[in-house]
Amino acid sequence: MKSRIVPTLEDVARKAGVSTATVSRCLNTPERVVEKTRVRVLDVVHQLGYSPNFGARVLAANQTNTIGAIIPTMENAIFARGIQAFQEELRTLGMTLLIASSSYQQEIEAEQIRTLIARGADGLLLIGHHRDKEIYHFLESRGVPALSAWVYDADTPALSIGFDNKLAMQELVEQVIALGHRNIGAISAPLATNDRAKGRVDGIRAAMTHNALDPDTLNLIETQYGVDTGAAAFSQIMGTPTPPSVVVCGNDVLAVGALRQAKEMGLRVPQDISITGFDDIDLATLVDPQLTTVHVPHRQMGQKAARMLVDMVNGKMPTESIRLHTQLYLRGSLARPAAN
Amino acid sequence: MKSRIVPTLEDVARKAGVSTATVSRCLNTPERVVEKTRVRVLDVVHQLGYSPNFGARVLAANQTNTIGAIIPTMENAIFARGIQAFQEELRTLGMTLLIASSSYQQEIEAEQIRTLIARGADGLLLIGHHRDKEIYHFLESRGVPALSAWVYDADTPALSIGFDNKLAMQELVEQVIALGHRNIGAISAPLATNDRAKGRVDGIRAAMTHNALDPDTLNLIETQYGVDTGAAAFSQIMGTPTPPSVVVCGNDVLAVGALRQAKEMGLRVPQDISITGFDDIDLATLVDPQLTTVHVPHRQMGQKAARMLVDMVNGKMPTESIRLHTQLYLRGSLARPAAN
DNA sequence: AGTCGTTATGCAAGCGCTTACATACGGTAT
DNA sequence: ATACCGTATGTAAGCGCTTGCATAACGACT
Repeated sequence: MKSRIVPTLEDVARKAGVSTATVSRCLNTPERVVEKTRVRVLDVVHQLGYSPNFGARVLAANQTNTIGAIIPTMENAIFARGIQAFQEELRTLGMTLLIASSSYQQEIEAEQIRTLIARGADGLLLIGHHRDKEIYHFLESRGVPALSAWVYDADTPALSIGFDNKLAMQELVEQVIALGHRNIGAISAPLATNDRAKGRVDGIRAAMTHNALDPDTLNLIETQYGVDTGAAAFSQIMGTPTPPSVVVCGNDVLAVGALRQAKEMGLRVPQDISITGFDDIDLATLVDPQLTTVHVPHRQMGQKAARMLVDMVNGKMPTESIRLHTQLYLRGSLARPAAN
Repeated sequence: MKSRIVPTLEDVARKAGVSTATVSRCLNTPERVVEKTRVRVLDVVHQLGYSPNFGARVLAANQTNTIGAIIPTMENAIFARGIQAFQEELRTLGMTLLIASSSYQQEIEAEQIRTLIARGADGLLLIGHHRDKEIYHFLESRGVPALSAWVYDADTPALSIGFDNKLAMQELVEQVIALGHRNIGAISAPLATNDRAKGRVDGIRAAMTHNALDPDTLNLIETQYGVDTGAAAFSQIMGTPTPPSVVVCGNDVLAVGALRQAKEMGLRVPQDISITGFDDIDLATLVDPQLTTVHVPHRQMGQKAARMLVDMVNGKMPTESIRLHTQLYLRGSLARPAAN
């Protein structure tokens, strides 16, 4: 069966009795073709079920209308939501999104970046700032603009859209300390390769310092993203000689794990132990007690990122990074520490 | 600044003192090039930071090593998890995944399918069976194999990997009825375009019929996917003259919404009202009481789908669909109805 | 030493599209 | 009528890569 005769531009041209150039124009710059011809051509396009060969188009025009995004994982509601918004907005802008995930591994990310570029991505959305200098050189040499999302750091020159992880967390912890907590525990994603996580932990320490607490006393555990890992970390923290009165978690998922574990250990939240999260995903209000957390405007971030990146692709380089604002949501999981 | 001099095959060839054909072979069929040459060429490839132009490659070789997947939304933990596994497996098989989402809309799905095909996807992963015949014709005419996931339906000829939504739900409801429930309410995603949702509701009715209950008495509400919509649907159901003793939900997210609403209305779960879910996402065990639900092996499904689809792309057409097994997880949200 | 068979490499023809440039075609203004 | 101009369409040269076929290089065998 050699039914695989995919129609080409030329087939359309022949059948419509015009040149391939005209067909191409009908598709790409219809206003440059007189109506009568255009209608006839588009009609044939339909009849034949023609759709242009992307590779050929890229090769000839050197432009793909494609944006690539590389996210650490899809199994994280936070990225999922932001990326969904990103994709919806891109769609309205006539661009297609290619997604790859790096499983939180730098080498894989680097490889995915190369892959997406090879595929002709016009622009790239990356998460966070932390990556090899070499990669940025590569991007530059290819002339592909990249935008970092989920972060805002005034000190980093690379363009980004996001929020200041450190300040946001600091704001939360200021509140925690104001309530009377002195012995603070924390659960974070691994810091080495994750500038968002690092920013948040820095925020905790900054708040401590600012309130005359020794930041070195922070009881910090690093662990992978996940409910179960959060639970395990929580029980580890509570097993130390002087367990904290509050456990500040790097994100809601870890916090929910901590919460579950607390219940399992017979601890009442927030009477015996306070727990806080970060991100304000749906889950934060579905658990009992609800999580005190930092609300992040994910959808807004995705949407704005799309517009910004498309501008960049079109040569309208924004002059500066966009800072979005987070908001502290105080809910049931945080209270004053029990009187000693 | 014309720093955008992207090296081409020819540049590499010239610098290495070989022909472009040899360079190409070094990259694609290294065993056909003698070691000495190969080393020299690959060295130059590195020096120049060469990476092949995807478009050109597609055009010439007519093969992309790319699989496309179109999912209804990324904001759904279920798809996210399965797709993450799908992508990880594809990666080990040397394929790249392109993801698009359809926002649960058929027309968008059709458009995305065309886009992915135009981009040269070698194969496609789709969710569910329900779509226009025309689309299948199109796929066939292009010779692009497609695999439907998240469903298994012996009666549909199209290849699929998944589970029998109807049977899985029926099994759950048999249990519900066995506990003594007679008046059943249900919350489902819109049925018209979602064969998985439809299968599940059919399962409810089948269990009713099987137990001599009139399936027409099922108190069913269709609503979009979401916690809030689930909550709203729940309160609507409970507002009817003879509210049910159990609300069977089409998925865990709807169930969690129902659960939240029940609490809000001062109903105790499961004493006053039982609630069940479907999918067994993390969330199911994080709420209180935990959800009775149907466990679906999402990661396994994603992984197997990847292998199956790659086989299909390589011409090794599997002869039949793969059926995965679900499992009933009985948890706190389901109990006997209150004695009347 | 000559012949033949292998294997490594080069040559060059496309793949399907876009687009600069050339040309044809009408319509105005003179 | 003639000259001129603007617009619609055609011509054809690539874009960077793969691959069938031709050729060269090299051993092994007689």
